[in-house]
Amino acid sequence: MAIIDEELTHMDKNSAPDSAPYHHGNLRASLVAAAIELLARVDGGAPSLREVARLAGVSIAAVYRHFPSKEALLAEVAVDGFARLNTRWRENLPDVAQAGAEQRFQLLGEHYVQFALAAPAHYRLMFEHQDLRRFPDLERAARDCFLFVLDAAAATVREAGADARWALPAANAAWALVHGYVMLSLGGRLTLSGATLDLPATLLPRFLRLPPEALPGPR
Amino acid sequence: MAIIDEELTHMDKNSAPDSAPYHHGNLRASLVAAAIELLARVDGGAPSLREVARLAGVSIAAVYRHFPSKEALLAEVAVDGFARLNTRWRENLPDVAQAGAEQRFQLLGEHYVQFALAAPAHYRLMFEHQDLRRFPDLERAARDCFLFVLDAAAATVREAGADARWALPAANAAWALVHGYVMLSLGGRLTLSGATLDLPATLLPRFLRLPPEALPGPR
DNA sequence: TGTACATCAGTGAACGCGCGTTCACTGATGTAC
DNA sequence: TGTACATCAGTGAACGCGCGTTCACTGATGTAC
Repeated sequence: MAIIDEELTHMDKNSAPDSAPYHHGNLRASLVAAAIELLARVDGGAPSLREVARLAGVSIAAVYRHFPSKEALLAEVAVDGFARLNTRWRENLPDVAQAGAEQRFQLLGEHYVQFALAAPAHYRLMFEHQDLRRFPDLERAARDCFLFVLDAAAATVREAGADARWALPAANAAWALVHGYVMLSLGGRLTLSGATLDLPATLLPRFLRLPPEALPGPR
Repeated sequence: MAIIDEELTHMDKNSAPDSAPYHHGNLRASLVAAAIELLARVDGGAPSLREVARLAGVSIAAVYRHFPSKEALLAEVAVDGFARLNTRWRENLPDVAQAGAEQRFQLLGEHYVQFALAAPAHYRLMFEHQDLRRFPDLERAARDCFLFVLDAAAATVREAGADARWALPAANAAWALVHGYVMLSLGGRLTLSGATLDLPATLLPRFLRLPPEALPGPR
């Protein structure tokens, strides 16, 4: 979010006096913004470097002043996605004191699903890099989001009076549930029975047992 | 499963008398088998037609005698994946009478996860076709698997004495949970907290609330 | 204040590559008579 | 039983394409003196 807002501001600022200066000013952010814009257009897949450069109004080679490779550009785009998700949560979720931990956890899941369904290709890209270790920024952004989920899960587990060690597996299970729901939904796999079905927004509390009361503790 | 077994048998039969006859005999199945073999080799992504033809020992153009396009070949490969999963379930799951519906449902989930983790690229491919309507065989194979899950979910819901209308959303939630778990796991996203974690094999009953007892019926 | 110059951010053209697909063809097969 | 011929399943070469990346370059910027 931050990157794009900044960039749009910059673009406004620059486009007024002279439309196409030789030095762009903030091409790095513009390239990321262009890639996100292309991801938002139908058809899915990651855009080519050439398309990104074209939309940013710049030669292809200029990209290499700011990113060592296409992969690195796309990693930055993924980072931006996780940052937006994180911001969305921080700006919209109520305090535990206000809403209670369980309801807050549910709302977190709802925002997650809405975020993903609103930008399918961008969301997919966020999970496409196979080796996170090669992109520390991406790993950090993804971990920050996961830690946010973990916090919320821990509060819910605490609220329910269960063993705190449940928090980690519960957070993973919750993430798996919403991620799986999103991926199946985007792939058109949730109508296979013939019935139209959109799982209720209350996906998490209805179907996720948190914590599993019947068991003494995590194995 | 069926396709490949047949094919291997055929290959044995043929390789004995003359090693490379002009007419292959069952090239269609061999191409599918070759694609699956390539998917099993590291590195992920869908193989190129050229690689598939090379491994099958045939010219590239020969592929077009059996499939109208690369996409159609890969759709057949996906069909084969669903067929194998279905077979695996039918051959390994106990009766409801023996194991009880809930435990059977759990075992179904375990087999699903093991299937996916044993053949990651093949599994991914099974979910990659965006428009199932263009590949009726694929849609049918996927639906058959889903209906198998739905059956098992329905039995579990029945066993618990809950409203039968819970079966469909419960089946979808269960599928979302295991699919999400598999996809995150394959993408290396389940160790983001720093802790190594493999969700227990008892993923479904521990975390999936089936049916959600607190609620009167599906919304 | 003006100028020389190092540094930075762009350009335009070209590179080699592997891809899916198509073409005109040839060799093998099986069937009618 | 032998032969003509339609049909089918392969081959080998070529097509055009878009791709990521690299090259030698030029224009703009800012700083030391």
